[in-house]
Amino acid sequence: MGKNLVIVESPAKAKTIEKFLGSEYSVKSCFGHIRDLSKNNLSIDIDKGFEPEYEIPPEKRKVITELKKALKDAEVVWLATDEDREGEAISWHLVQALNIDQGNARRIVFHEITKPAILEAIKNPRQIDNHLVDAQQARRVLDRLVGYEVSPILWRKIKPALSAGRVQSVAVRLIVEREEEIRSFRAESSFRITGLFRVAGQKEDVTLEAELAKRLKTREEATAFLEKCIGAEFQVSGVETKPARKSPAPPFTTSTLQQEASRKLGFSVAKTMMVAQQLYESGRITYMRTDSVHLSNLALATAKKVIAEKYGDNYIKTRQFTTRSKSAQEAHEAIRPTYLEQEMVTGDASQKRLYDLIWKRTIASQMSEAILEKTVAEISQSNSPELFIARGEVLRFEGFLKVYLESTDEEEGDTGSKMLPPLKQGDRLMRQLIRATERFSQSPARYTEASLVKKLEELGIGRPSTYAPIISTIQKREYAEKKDKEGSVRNYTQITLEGNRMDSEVKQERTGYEKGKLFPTDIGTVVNSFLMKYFENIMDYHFTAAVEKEFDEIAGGRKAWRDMIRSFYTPFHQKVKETMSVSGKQSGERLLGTDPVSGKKVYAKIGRYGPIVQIGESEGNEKPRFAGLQKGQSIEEISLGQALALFNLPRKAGSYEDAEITVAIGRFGPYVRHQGQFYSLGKQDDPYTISEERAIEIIEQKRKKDQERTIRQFEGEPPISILKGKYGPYISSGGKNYRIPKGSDPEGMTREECLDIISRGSKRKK
DNA sequence: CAGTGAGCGAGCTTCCGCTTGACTT
Repeated sequence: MGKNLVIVESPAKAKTIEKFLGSEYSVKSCFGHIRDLSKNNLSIDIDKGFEPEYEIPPEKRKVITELKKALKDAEVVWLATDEDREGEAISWHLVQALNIDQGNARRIVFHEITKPAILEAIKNPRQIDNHLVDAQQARRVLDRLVGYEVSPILWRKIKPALSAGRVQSVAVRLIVEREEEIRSFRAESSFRITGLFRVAGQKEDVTLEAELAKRLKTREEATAFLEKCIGAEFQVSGVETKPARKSPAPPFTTSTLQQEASRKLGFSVAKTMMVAQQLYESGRITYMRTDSVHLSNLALATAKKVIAEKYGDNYIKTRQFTTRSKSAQEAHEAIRPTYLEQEMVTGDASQKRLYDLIWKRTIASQMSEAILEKTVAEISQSNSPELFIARGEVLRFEGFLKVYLESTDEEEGDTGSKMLPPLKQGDRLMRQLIRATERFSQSPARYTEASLVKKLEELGIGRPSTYAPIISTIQKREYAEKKDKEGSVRNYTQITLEGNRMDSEVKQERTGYEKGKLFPTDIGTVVNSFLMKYFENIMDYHFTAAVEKEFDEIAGGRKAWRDMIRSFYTPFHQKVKETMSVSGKQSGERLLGTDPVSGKKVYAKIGRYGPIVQIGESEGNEKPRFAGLQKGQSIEEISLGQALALFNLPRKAGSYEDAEITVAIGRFGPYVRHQGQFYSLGKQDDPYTISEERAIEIIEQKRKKDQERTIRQFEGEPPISILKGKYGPYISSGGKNYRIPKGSDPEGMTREECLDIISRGSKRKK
């Protein structure tokens, strides 16, 4: 056992570093934060200057015990947590929680996990930066105050178990406002004029495609223009050729990795992070939660060598990128392969694909620019001053494009690179075909998980370690949902001039189809407008950036953290109290119309368990009738007819084995009920129309499936069954499940043995 | 884990940022 104890945050890092340091050093990891405010209450003593009350959460007790044990043998403790605000605080908490003697503690930092970097760090120890720790405490306390004071207002005024926070509420706001933009968007159409020409004096099949520089507003204008083309002469009035360059994108950060994996591989941000974690733990990539585009000198040198060997010296261009984002803390390197020589890795398909993406992006970032030649030709015509433009692009040297090209969020346009035929000024052109095509302006696009992360990063909201959890939180709280949108068919006009004939036809195109986009839910919309009304400052897109500035001042020792929190908290808490008493219940209620049967009013609104429709008034003696909205329906869009249809359930679908079959929609979707048992409907089944035959089929299918997973069954009180589950056989009785101890044979177990396990199982729970 | 939804009142929910296993039915 060494005399030196080094503590880092990640166990994978600990393993690597241990190899670099001699036997005098033992390296342990603390697995991130080891203390925090208690989850169960505010844990901030406001009267004592916002004193935070920290505790060691139960899941961290084991880590603390381990570290204390390691501490006994150590003479010097090297606190090697990450070099950022959170890392500094972790070191401070370690000193506090482990009772480390300040005299024996040394704080060290390094940005790359290489032997020289670590030895250098050990040569330059420092003390814990208390100002930086204070900045972290301010961050922590602010987030707790906002989250734990605003959320309860939502429970009271909207629905229990909702949440609000500095980060998540702004993420929801982005989604809600984007939806509003889309709703108020009115597509405008214009006519795009394209022409196909033959170049005089060249072979028959040499043609030139060009587009009119200007779009024409109306059909009439377009027709008039085409008419003018009939007798017109066309010629090349100018040709300009310019060299152009394209540069590679910087290596990956967490956010850009999530975006590219989403666009190129179709991964959700959670999937990307899971696969990246696997690659990191097996030592194949560097740390995956980073905001830095920095590459180590070793990585730069290796990339150079790999590129020289694979593609040749003229493909090399070594670059060090600098981070543009102001909020970046740059405690780590960019995400890159640990060993750039390795072009491929073993593993499952996802690991291979993500690694491939990371390898290509990293290598491309160190390759030379692509050199292009762009040609623009102007075509004039005798009957109109409007110019046609033809664009061509030739790749002279592919450079980094040999390996990798970054994708964009925009839909594919029709501006692919193409070559122009040889042209010179004065060349005469024969008109083959001129076409006016009606085009529509595009509404803004809904966010994908990854494009929302991109937006949040631009606003400086959230951190690499929280992007994926934020996306999951807003969906778990049912503020937003990821879904596809069916497109619709739209008519457009196309007018074609060929020879002297002009034809107009109405064509159809699909539009508005979207896959895997984030849509706001009714609850998300209501919560957002409530928060916008009462807590505009927190909902401000610049709120985080503004408080970050103050945290920086605290970190720089120019401001006291308790003062900063006080000046935020005083008006904020006042607003909390005021909102609690002033604001009414928010249900997002919308009047849909009158029920023709009862003559009562029909509303859609948010109920205790989610969106509902209601017939009749809440006030008064008579109880209103309620029905929950179905998946895909919203308060905003549901019609009176759709709302009334929801009251047709539960309905009788027939009978089976002398018992009635009823159909209804529950919390988990549509179901058939028979003799007290529930059977879920399939995707293709409609609860409003399902036949008796189909309902019976569903019941029998479920019975058969249950039969198949049953290993043994014991009659008697209580009935017990041994079932096959995802994690092996288990015992089920009285609606509870119990594990079977290792070594028992589930086939040969007796009822008594099962009862024994059940009684022991329930004892353990107490 | 399944038919709720008013209102009463018990007790509960909730934040952001750092890190991975232990655990599951």
